[in-house]
Amino acid sequence: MDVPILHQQLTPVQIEAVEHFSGPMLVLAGPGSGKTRVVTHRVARLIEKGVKPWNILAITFTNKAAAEMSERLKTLTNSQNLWVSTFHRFCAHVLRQRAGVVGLQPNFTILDTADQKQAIRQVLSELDYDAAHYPPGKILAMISNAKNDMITAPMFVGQFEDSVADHFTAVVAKVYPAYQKYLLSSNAVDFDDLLLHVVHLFEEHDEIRSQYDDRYQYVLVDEYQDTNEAQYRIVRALSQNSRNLSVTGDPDQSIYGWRGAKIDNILKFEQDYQDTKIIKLEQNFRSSKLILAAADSLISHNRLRKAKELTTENAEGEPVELLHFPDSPVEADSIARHIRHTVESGERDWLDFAIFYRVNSISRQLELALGRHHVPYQVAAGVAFYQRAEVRDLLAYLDLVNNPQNRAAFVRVVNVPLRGIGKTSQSRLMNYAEDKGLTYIEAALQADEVPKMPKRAAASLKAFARMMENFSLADSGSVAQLIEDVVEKTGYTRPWSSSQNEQDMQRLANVEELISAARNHDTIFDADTSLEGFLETTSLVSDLDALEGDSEKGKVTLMTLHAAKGLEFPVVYIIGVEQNLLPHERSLREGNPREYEEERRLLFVGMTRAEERLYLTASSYRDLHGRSMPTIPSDFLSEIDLVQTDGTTLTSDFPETAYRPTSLASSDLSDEDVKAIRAALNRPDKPQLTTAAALLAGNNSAASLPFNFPIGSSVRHPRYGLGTVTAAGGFGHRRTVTVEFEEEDRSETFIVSKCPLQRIGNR
DNA sequence: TCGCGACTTCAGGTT
DNA sequence: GAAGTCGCGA
Repeated sequence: MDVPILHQQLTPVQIEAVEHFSGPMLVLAGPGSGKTRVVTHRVARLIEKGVKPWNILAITFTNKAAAEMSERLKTLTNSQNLWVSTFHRFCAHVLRQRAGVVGLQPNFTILDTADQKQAIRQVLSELDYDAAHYPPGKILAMISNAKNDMITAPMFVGQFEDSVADHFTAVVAKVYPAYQKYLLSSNAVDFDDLLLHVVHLFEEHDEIRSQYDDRYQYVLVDEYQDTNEAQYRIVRALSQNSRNLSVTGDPDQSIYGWRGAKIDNILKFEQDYQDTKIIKLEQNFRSSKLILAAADSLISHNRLRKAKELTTENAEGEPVELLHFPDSPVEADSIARHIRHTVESGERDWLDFAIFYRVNSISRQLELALGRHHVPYQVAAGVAFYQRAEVRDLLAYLDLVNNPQNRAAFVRVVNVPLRGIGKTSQSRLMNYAEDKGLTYIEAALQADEVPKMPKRAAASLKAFARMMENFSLADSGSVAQLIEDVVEKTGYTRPWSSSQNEQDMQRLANVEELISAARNHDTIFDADTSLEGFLETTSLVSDLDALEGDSEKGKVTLMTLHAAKGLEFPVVYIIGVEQNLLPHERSLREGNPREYEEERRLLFVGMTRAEERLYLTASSYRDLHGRSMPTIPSDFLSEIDLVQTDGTTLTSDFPETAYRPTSLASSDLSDEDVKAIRAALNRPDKPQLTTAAALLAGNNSAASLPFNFPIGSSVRHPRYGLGTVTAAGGFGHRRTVTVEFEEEDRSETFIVSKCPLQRIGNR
């Protein structure tokens, strides 16, 4: 056969990996080494060589990575039958087919973190433990860790019940089995159970394992360095009959040890699978020489590591810079201004920029600053769209329709909107239901029989249960319609439907957004399973998946360092490179070298996302836990070759209209400038919340806010609501408007370029 | 039963 | 800064 066309853009080593046909293969791929390309091309080659698409299983960690690979494969192979999935999705799929074997029904519910906490609370109170004394989150973390290591409830009990373990662990030993019982009786699983159940399915029923093993002749796993024990065993179970397993990964990018990932899985791959072919991809196609060198000098300080050569033929580029700021508000403001001016100069587009940070909580100041400077941005994570109360409430209604056994969902919605069914009535009903072995809905239908149930509450419960019984996908016709029916019959949005209050309007918009997401889903999937499918999608989706790729000038992207893995941007800022933050204090506490080195890998991952420019920042004071705290620069900074700069020079003294190129070593920011920035920072204005919903709708572009507000025009302010412009003053970036708000006779003056005012209509 | 305000406690990353 | 708990009054 001739050299296939698709080899033309590949290096010899890459081709070697692509051409590998059968048997185990380990691809050790450094950052930016074209790993995804190798994987997709290999799949395309397999198909070319006659492998059926449905005999191939490609597994990634995030939905985003799965979608991306799926997309690339479609263009490469024209095959629709190729399944690229995340571990969790794959397991959900298998589990729906074999639910009965582990005691579930196929319509089981996948609980998210909030549901899980609720379930733990319920269990705690049944066991007469005070939730205040045993934080549900901590209990869950311990249970989750156990599950990641494949320690089941009985095993956990066996290990700890009678031992002299600490008190808390002993309590968990009581809660864990009760929690599992609760899940089973609710026909529900948590994230970890998805994996756990499948491992048991495969390990205890070899005929089932064998069936899936035969079905998936070729298994490919991405980011293998992040697999945990359960995932490891699933992969193993699928690679017994046919050993065509190929995994890709990079030990230097293992950053999920806290979630139970075992870096050993990739390190011992060659021992696990005899005759493994090993391919090393060390040439970087992404970053400039100086950026790669800086990242390399950092990671070479890890001792628990196999040395690796990172090379690139890219240009040398600019040095990595460390920007030092007096405090975090100035840091945020300077970055926002720098980005804005770089874009206005025509040098770059918004989408060229990404800002990474160690913890979500420090994104707030950045968001405020970007909003003030009308920089369009999107945030991965933050307060997830699907975590919002109104969205969760409605999804709980749908879930209850799909799975009437779901107790968490029942509890969530039984008194929302208020129906006069209080805590006491609820717990009477629950006791009754459990005594009689009924679902809560069934029990509610006979609320009259429940001991001590007040007449009024009983009537409400019966009405509620009858209403729930009348909801069905078949009657409504589509998921979107079903949501609309629920909203209407329950009167869910009534309290805020005609409100002018900003928060209420936001809620309403979120409900609309959910409906349109459902409509979207309706058009893609067949009607019969679509409710289940929709619910599965909503529970396995994250805000990361809502991120937009290239679209015109796009948006600046904000995310945690963890979320950044697998992505790349021309310009990257990594903020807060300070001791106790990066490395995080938890990794320093007990001098745990494994955790400490994971922090270093995390910074390494972040740095290697950058193509052309990389800025690291540190501030002398940082707002943390609600107050401004002095900081110490990160020890990691001493391990990197970089240029140090007073970060405030980034943006010092821009003229009002024209753009002045940023010379990093130019004049310093004067005290007055710092004061002016601070004054602006203390303004009571607040940019609009950016929700995943808004991102999806593509309408959060703060930059598109109108700049001129003629006297008499109607405007809206996120905090003060609707108002009318009564006066204007100043010019250029200092232009001000005075607005009279409808509420409370309030009148405020704003600097137009720094406030979140929105023009309404044409008047 | 519900809503409010005062209070405490907690704050790592993701499927 | 946010979220959950508690006690009070309507």
